[in-house]
Amino acid sequence: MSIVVALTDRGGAIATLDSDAGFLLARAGGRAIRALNRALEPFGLRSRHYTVLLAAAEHGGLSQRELGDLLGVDPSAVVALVDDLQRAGLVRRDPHPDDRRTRLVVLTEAGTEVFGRAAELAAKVEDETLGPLGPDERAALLGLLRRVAR
Amino acid sequence: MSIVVALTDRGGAIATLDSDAGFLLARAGGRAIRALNRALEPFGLRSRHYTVLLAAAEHGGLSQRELGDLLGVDPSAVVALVDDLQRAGLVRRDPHPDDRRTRLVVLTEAGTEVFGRAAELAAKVEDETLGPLGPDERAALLGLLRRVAR
DNA sequence: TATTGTTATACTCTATAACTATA
DNA sequence: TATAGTTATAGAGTATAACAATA
Repeated sequence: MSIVVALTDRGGAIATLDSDAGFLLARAGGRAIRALNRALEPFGLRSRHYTVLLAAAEHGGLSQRELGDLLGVDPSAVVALVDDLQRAGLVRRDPHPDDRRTRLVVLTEAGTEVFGRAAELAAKVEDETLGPLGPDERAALLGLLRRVAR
Repeated sequence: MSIVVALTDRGGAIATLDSDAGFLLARAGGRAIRALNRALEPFGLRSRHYTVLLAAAEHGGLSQRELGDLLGVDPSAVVALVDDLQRAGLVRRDPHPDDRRTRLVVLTEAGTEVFGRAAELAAKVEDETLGPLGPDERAALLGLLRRVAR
């Protein structure tokens, strides 16, 4: 007890890399993103394109504003990502029925097909990322991350 | 059961943002880094400088190569980070006793003092990042992250 | 020959401000 | 006035290659 008090009095000297949640989160996240980028290279896509496809597939048509909020990406970045995907023929920008300012990002048939194959690759990458963890531990990690990543 | 089979046959359509570990890790990590960057702004430091100070404080003198390996940062980036910290008077580059190629990064007295205060801020930021989690859950998350972030 | 540190460089990502067209 | 999308731009982060000094 007195040892701990002495250490904390020295001004946080018990801090270590291995107990720094922010560092561990950023490092693990970075590895996952890089691994997914490598896996998606044959498709000419990067992780962030994949998350756009994923969000659009999950919700079946989102405004760019909604995409940005959902993904935590700046609106100006959403424009660039959707530009890429549209140029590749994977999404369309459909007019919103009630608001002429907003454009709904919808998967094309080709986009749905590519997303399906990319999702399989992503599942493989995730399986490797979470390699050391058993099924229950993976579920526990996902549950905790969901509450932290809000 | 038949529903799940039909969905997986559609090519991974059950994938969702909320069950994508890589996405959640990257998003949570990004938030933690940004929050720490904001907190460190008064010191003229960024998260990555803080991790260098942390590693040096924890090990009491590391080569730049060791720092890069430990932090998952490219050697050329380590140079720039140590340059910044040295310019600010927070670290020294001491000669290695046995190898004239390597330079040991060591905290100065000012560096130790600043690191102590930065660590307190970092602890506050981490506390907010992990806000929704109880003590046991925080420990569980750290344990899981340690095994994934290797 | 291999390794440590360094420089230069390019590319990705993030963030901000300013603009347009609509609401 | 406020919002959705867009453009331009700057800064931070990441990655690669090439080099000097040393092992």
